[in-house]
Amino acid sequence: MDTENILSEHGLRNTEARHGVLDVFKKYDYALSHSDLEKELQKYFDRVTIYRTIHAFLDKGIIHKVIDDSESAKYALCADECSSDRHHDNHAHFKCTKCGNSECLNHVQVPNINLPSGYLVSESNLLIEGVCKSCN
Amino acid sequence: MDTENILSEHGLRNTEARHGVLDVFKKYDYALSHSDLEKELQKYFDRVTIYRTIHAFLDKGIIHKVIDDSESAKYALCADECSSDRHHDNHAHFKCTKCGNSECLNHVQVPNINLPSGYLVSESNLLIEGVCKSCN
DNA sequence: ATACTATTTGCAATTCTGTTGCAAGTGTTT
DNA sequence: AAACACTTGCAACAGAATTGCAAATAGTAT
Ligand SMILES: [Mn+2]
Ligand SMILES: [Mn+2]
Ligand SMILES: [Zn+2]
Ligand SMILES: [Zn+2]
Repeated sequence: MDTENILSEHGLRNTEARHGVLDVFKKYDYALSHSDLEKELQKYFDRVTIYRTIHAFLDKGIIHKVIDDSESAKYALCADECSSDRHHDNHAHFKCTKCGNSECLNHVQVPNINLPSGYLVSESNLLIEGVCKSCN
Repeated sequence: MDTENILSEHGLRNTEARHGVLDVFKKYDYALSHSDLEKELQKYFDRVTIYRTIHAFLDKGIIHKVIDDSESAKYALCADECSSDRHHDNHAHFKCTKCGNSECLNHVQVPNINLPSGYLVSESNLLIEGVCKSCN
């Protein structure tokens, strides 16, 4: 879908900053941190704007957080149709120990786990580490 | 095992700071962040020392990082014998959305996942969120 | 028991990450 | 074109983590 429609369909105004951030996400096939975005966009937008754009995109279901054992959070585009109400990114993530990139494994479902009684599960997150296709 | 032996067996000198940090880990059954440790120990040790102790313990296999979608990293004692060379904490982690605590599910193995060819898996991390035994 | 040396610690300074308040600017609707 | 709410940039701030260096100390050799 084209960038402007993605924004308006998620209830966001079509501003230059949001357009710019969204295009950077589209350009890469791995998850990006705030500082990744900043490197590409600092000439055009303030770092605070990038933070606020990330928050807006997260809230509206345009991106999702990719968990990672590293310090700073990373984000990737939602493949399915997500919204404020309903995020359904129930896939595993892969982090390459060589290149450091994290990617969505959109076709690898997170398995259901049986927990000891007394626990109530609401969500699961699976992070697999190793060497990615490109680095192998 | 007693605190001093844990330290020396992992090639670390038996200092007050390390003894203190290790005892705090033993005292709680959930994962601790730097700031959790600082709250208990700031009267006795500098915060930088606590950071450096965490790094040393991680490196030597006394603690492992507990993945968490939240801001700051958390750590927990390794149950099995881990070392610099070999960390094997292949269990799931549970984060309670009520109390906020993260615990090791030492008896819940992370299942083996089949990845598309080309990927080399070295480690898996499973984070389950929901309501814990105590809060339920 | 003492002396020696490499390691560890505390402190101050610095960097990096993320948030907030507010005035100016912009997108959308009418 | 005008109105208004939303968005942005800037400056200030807060928190998390790292670094350099001098002083202190653990473990070992004497
Ligand atoms: Mn994903
Ligand atoms: Mn654990
Ligand atoms: Zn790679
Ligand atoms: Zn709980």
